[in-house]
Amino acid sequence: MTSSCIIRHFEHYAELGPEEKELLASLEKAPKSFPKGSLVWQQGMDSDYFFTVHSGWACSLRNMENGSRQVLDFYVPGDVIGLREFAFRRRISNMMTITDAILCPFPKQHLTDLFARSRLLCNLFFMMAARDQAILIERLINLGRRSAREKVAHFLLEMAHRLDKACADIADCNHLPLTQVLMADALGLSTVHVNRTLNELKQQSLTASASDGVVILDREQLSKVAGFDPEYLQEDVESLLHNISDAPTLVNNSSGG
Amino acid sequence: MTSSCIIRHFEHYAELGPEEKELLASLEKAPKSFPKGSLVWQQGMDSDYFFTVHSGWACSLRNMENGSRQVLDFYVPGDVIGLREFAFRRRISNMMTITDAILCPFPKQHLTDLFARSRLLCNLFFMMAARDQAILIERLINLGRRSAREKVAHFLLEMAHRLDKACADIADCNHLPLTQVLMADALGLSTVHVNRTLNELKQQSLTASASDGVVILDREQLSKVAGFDPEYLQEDVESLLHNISDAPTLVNNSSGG
DNA sequence: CGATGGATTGACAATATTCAAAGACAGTGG
DNA sequence: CCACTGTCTTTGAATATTGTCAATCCATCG
Repeated sequence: MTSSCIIRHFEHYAELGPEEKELLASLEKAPKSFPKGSLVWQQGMDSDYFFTVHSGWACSLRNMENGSRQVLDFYVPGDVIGLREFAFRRRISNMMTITDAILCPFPKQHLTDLFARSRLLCNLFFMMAARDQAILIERLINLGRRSAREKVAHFLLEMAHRLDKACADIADCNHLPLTQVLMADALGLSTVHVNRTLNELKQQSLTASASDGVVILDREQLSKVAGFDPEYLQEDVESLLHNISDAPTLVNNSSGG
Repeated sequence: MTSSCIIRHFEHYAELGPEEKELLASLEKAPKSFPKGSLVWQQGMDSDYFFTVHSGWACSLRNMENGSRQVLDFYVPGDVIGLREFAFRRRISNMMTITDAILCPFPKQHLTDLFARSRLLCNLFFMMAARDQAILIERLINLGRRSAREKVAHFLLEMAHRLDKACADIADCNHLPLTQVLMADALGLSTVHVNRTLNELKQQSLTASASDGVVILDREQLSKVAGFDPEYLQEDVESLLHNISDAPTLVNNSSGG
């Protein structure tokens, strides 16, 4: 089918040598198709695969004993999902598609191998893990110290920015396929309150609703409402690459010198 | 002074070869002493160093425009702090000591070098980054979908468990040097409400207060209150090591085979 | 001893939740 | 083309939870 989506993703950050491409390609099994609402994995299962998101959206979530749930993060095309489970034998959260999606699995145990073979890829993976953390802490701030209005606004903007970077070419980045229920569970609010908050924003023409989700109309104004600063989404690939080429060469990989 | 605290930390996870010890030791500058309340680093500064916590507690936090703040995580002896900043040129949050503390700095740019030289250390660092994420998502769930009572209880238990693993030998792990203000800022609550919640717990003899913090009296009962499950704190080092020894040897590092 | 940082309290207000019911909309099958 | 179904959205009223303000208390420290 489509050629390796993992390669496409990493090329987004740095130029890859032929060996690196080969390495990445070898990790990737056939892309797998998941209809909307599929459980990609479930808490407690063996964490044996990572995935890249080729198309569609997914989210990780945790079901609580009392029936409520917390959505931890959403994933858009280009994202790598599951790195968080590297430290654990079993999955620590559920992963669900929220639109029809195509995901590209690759086995977790090969990551260790890859780390040894390509310094560049190793560093890029580490960078992605760090970025994931940055996103999580911003979500933490969102949950802890912002009003419902700010929460909704900030969240929408984050997702739009992530779309910008990942797939400005193939999608309308102001159009987010999110139900109010999902947003509520992500923001720690009730559905009813998300609805009311969203309606406020609509009345000010900052957002609108589409048949299958939310639409951002006015990013600038919305940024003011949210106090949004996209800095935490901008990785510093440049100095990473610089560090890599500075370090003594011990491994026989390419990636110029 | 003290011999390398980084080595001590990593030996907690796996047996290190002499080369790995050397590598780690070379990273570490002289341990540095910080009085209680020091700003170790500030948002926006160059993120050029990581630290291990040798003694004392620290926390990362973000100051909000409206004067409030969000504490992101606390760090206890043995923790590595700053991995999150790997992807970024500038620090994305503040780091502050909350007791007198000794931290061991090591330069960020050497991490890349280290990744190339020791497969074991590379994987362990990656594992720690994944664990950090696990802690963050648990804090997320805490903020999003638990009552004040559950928040406080869950948080106290997490910190106690982390102390258990890190320094059961040198400290009373039920004794946490946390003010109510800090807890409030970590849990997204007001100080007043933390106080009331804590008083409830005290009246049920689940916790008590000491001159310099909180004391956990009854972990079992508190776990019930919180719905606490420590699984997310247990890394699976064993299968990680297994994966490492399975992977083909390309790098000239030790760590048996 | 006064100064400081933290803990505690009460009264009141704001914010968000719950419950329950109805409306909108797309997809399905007759 | 229409009724039927399921999912998502919208609304109102009552309630619960948590926040704010302001004052007091308490211990520690120089």
